Amino acid sequence: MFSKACEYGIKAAIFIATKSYEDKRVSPKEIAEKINSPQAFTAKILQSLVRNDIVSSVKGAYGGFEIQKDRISQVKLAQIVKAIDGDSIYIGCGLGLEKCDENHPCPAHDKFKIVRDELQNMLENTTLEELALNIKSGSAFLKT
Amino acid sequence: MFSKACEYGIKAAIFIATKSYEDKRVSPKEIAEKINSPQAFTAKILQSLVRNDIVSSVKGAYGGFEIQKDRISQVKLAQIVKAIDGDSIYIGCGLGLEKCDENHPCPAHDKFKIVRDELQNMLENTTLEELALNIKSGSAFLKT
DNA sequence: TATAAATAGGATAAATTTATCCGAAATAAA
DNA sequence: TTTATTTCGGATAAATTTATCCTATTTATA
Repeated sequence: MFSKACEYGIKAAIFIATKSYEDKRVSPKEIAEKINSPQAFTAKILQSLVRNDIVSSVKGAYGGFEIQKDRISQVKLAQIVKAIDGDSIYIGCGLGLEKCDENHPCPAHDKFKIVRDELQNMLENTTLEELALNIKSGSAFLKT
Repeated sequence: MFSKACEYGIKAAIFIATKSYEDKRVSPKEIAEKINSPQAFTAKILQSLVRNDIVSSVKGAYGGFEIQKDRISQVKLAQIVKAIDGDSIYIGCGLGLEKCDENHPCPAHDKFKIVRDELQNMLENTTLEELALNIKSGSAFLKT
């Protein structure tokens, strides 16, 4: 459904959020360990989250990644997905037609539309806060 | 959402179905032209559709690909997707956890479940017949 | 039986995604 | 101001997906 990069990005953002509630910054090393991802690759993905203002970074000693506490509830899953994979997953055609809309639909357009709309709706209405709280409460996990 | 191979496979199956209604067999060349896909790659995908009993092939002169008319309404989109991409798209975890279920969920498990179930339901209840009829009636298209 | 027309399938190449490595730049603290 | 620590960013490698090429095999018809 999403690329590996996007999966890592979402999990990284969730982990950073949980730590930010405790006013702690985290390193790519710690993030990669906690979400079970390759460290250097994760660091690259973190950079695109920073460029897209989803997380913020502090360079130098005692630096690391963090999210302002009051922003955690504002960040939507859709923003993270869009920053890493783009929005073709819920905008583009399910059969890959370059142009696919009501006037020139692919044969499965209406069928896909229901699913895509459901996905888009979910991504736009799910906040980092909800997901991070699932981790903090111990009712969900970032790795197996 | 699906791989290129899967998109080509779905479109190829739909095109073969429309021709099979007219008792005509089609070649990879004609298929690739009509669905706007690379011919040799499409031929490979057709082979996996054949191996999975989704379409049938007749070798030699006057051969080609076809689907028995009475099977067109029996083939579900889910079968094609499973044959080419596997079923991880609606079975696997949205965040890539190896093990993700009610007892050990990822933080977005419930959110994803709704979308995945909707997708699975759509794929299992959409037949090749419906899709092919959209093409035959001229109300949908296989390329731009 | 010979021939032409098709699919089948292996080998390989190109493109994209995933992943690693290393040095530059920034920053807090001694 | 020096040092240790940390993110940033470019270069490169590995793996996977997408795509091409060529030959073998099959089969209907002349």
